[in-house]
Amino acid sequence: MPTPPPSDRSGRGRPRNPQTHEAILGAARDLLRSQGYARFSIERVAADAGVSKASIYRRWPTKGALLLDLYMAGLPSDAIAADAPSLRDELHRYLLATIRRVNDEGWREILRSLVAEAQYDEGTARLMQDKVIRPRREAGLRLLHSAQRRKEIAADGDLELILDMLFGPLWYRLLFDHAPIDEDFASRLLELVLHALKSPRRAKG
Amino acid sequence: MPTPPPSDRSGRGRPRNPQTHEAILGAARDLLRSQGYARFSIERVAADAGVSKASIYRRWPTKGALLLDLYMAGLPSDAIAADAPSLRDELHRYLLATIRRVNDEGWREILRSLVAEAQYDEGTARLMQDKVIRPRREAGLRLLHSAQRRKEIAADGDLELILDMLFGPLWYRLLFDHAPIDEDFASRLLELVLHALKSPRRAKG
Amino acid sequence: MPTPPPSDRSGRGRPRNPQTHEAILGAARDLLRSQGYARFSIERVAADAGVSKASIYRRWPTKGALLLDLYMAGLPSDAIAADAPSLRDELHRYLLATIRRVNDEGWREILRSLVAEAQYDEGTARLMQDKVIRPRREAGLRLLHSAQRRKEIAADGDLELILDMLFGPLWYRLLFDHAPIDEDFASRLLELVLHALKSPRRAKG
Amino acid sequence: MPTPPPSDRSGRGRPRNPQTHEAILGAARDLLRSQGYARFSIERVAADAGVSKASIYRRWPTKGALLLDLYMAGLPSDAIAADAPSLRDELHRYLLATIRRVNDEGWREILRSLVAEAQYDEGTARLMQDKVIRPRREAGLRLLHSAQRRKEIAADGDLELILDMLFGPLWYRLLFDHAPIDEDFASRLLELVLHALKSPRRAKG
DNA sequence: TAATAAGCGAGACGGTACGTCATGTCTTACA
DNA sequence: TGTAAGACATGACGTACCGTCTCGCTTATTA
Repeated sequence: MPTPPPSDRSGRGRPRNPQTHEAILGAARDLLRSQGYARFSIERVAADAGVSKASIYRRWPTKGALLLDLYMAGLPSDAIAADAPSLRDELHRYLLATIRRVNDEGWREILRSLVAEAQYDEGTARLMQDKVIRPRREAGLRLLHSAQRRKEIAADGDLELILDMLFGPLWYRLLFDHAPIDEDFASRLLELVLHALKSPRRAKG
Repeated sequence: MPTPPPSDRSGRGRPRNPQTHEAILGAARDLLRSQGYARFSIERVAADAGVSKASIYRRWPTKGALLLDLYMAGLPSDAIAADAPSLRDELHRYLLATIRRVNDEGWREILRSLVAEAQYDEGTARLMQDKVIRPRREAGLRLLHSAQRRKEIAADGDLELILDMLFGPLWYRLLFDHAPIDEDFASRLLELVLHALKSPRRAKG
Repeated sequence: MPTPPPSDRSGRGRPRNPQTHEAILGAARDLLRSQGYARFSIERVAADAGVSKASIYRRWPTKGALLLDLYMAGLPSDAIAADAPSLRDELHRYLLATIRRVNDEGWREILRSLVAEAQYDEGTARLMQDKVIRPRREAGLRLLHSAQRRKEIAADGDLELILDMLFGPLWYRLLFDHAPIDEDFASRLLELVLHALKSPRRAKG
Repeated sequence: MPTPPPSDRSGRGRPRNPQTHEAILGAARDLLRSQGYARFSIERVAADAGVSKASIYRRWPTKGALLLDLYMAGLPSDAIAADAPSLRDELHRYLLATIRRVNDEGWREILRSLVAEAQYDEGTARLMQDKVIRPRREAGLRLLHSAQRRKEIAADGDLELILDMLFGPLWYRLLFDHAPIDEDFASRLLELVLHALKSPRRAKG
């Protein structure tokens, strides 16, 4: 359930047309996929969806918020599961799912757009933080903690850094496109992450 | 002197005013630092520099090219040195220099802006690739190779992935700001990278 | 010379295209004539003239200012001449000219639009005062004064009121359309005005 | 009782709430007085009255109709009385009453708004004609006729023009604000009108 | 006493226009 | 002949109203 059309006061007034909602998201998604972020504008989305601009602004205050809902709507339930029995298997599953999604041009464009938008809209940056970055990290952290409890990994690992090491390279390749994000990359990255979990933790400072 | 004011045909016509060049770069830098990428526009830069827009377009074909020159102008010679005697020392030195720069608000804004711009301008993406991403990776690669030759590290490491692991987390923290990029982060990241170099390389696929 | 295209700083930069100027005025005039004030918008004028909105706003700050230039451009030199030899003849000539113009649908629409616009834009109200109302009254006043000097009329007439009596009924019929503004009306109005000039001036208060 | 809330089909359905009616008129009046015609919108009136837009449109088909009701509601019984014993006294009374009303900012704004609205809404123009312009003229005409019957004035005066001369200057000063509408103006205008009634009627054409 | 018919506030909806801003190109005068 | 100012077409921005339309109620009248 990604984004329930949020009406402030309960059943007052004419209810929002869910088709309008879908038409906007659909048009936005198509536009992004076909033309890229450069040609993505509220104006075009409204025209393509056969909807007034006001109907978009009524639902999403900024372009970033709309992009984020595109992201949320496309998110299946393949987030990292904290209670998975095996750390390796769960991370592997997660990486494969991520790779599949990230190699879809539409999805890739959504992520790139969100990053771009977050660089100049403070609100989008916050949203991105709250809805994309932090949730993934928290799920990852829970998974690592449960692996620690199971003694699958050492208790003293630098987990925050491990997460940077897991997600950082993904974003890095996604944004700069210097190398493919494929299964081979996933496997090697996984091994490195797991190996890193065996690294002795250095004293702080 | 990263970018010499390039005049196409040599001594023909009115010579470019080097002050104009500097005024533009200066105004761009100030604007970026004070207002951020959101308020950064060729229009504003021209106005602030007291220069016509055409004078900017004559020198830089796109906003991204201008941003990139801002980046180049600010780049001292602290790139990774391929011939450094110690891998650890050289990487440490590089990371500390990077951290210092990246914590300057102006510089940070330049990098964020470049990333944003690269997401919708194909040309900027290429420039970014050629002038920022690849050079750093190549220098890193040369350093790693020389360390291999010195047997400081194993000969069969997955060096590309090592570089993702070195640069990825830096960009990740820079763009999403979920955690500081400080000396502690640098040290820990360095240890992880060095530790990873000891990881046995998995068979491909 | 109704409205010289005003450029602030002298000959710097690309000069304004006089054809653009004319295209805007032409499109505005046509639109007003064909669709009336109700459908008159800067948006439409720009589209019809094949010109950008900015090019209109560069020249005229408000819709009212544009309308006023339409008025000015259409104004021939048939204003009241202060030095005419005969009051009756000059007023008659002026009234006939006015009638002719006012019975042109385009011109009528310009005047109605100006009145409407002046009711909600303070600036247009002032412009209208300065460029339409006052000049006509001042010319009328000068004519009446010169008639007084010639002893064509009494020296103690209530000239301001005479002017209200001359112009008031014209606007009244123009705006509310309850009766035609034709030559008969002009002649009768003229007689009444001239007759009124013979009225003994009442003591004030 | 100027405008009885008109329900089409007799007593079917829930009767209209008279408080809603009053709230709308009140809010409209206040808004007009405080912000002027420029900021007068159905949207604002509805919001200020705490009423839905539909409730306004149910009662008044256009903005002009609402404005006209504001006018009607404010109209006391000081219209010109056809059967007054003295033309001069009745006109004087009428002018003084008019002056008083017209110098009230709220009332002035209603009249200006009606004029503006009538310039682009055909329906409002007709309403204005039927409810404002013609009634006043007809009452004036009846008064003049009865004065003729009493031989107070000549039988062959150009009465239509006399009415233009009476009302025209009032609207003219009201709309363009070039001079005050005060008691002095009223007295002088009255004298001129009465004087004009003694003017020999010119042959037509 | 139930059905029916309107009234009502809230608010969604497709439109249209507003006035501003930025883009990248162009035209002219000036050096 | 190149530089510089600024006009230009294009097109997006976010806001405000327009008049219409649901929606879930409430309030009368009529059957």
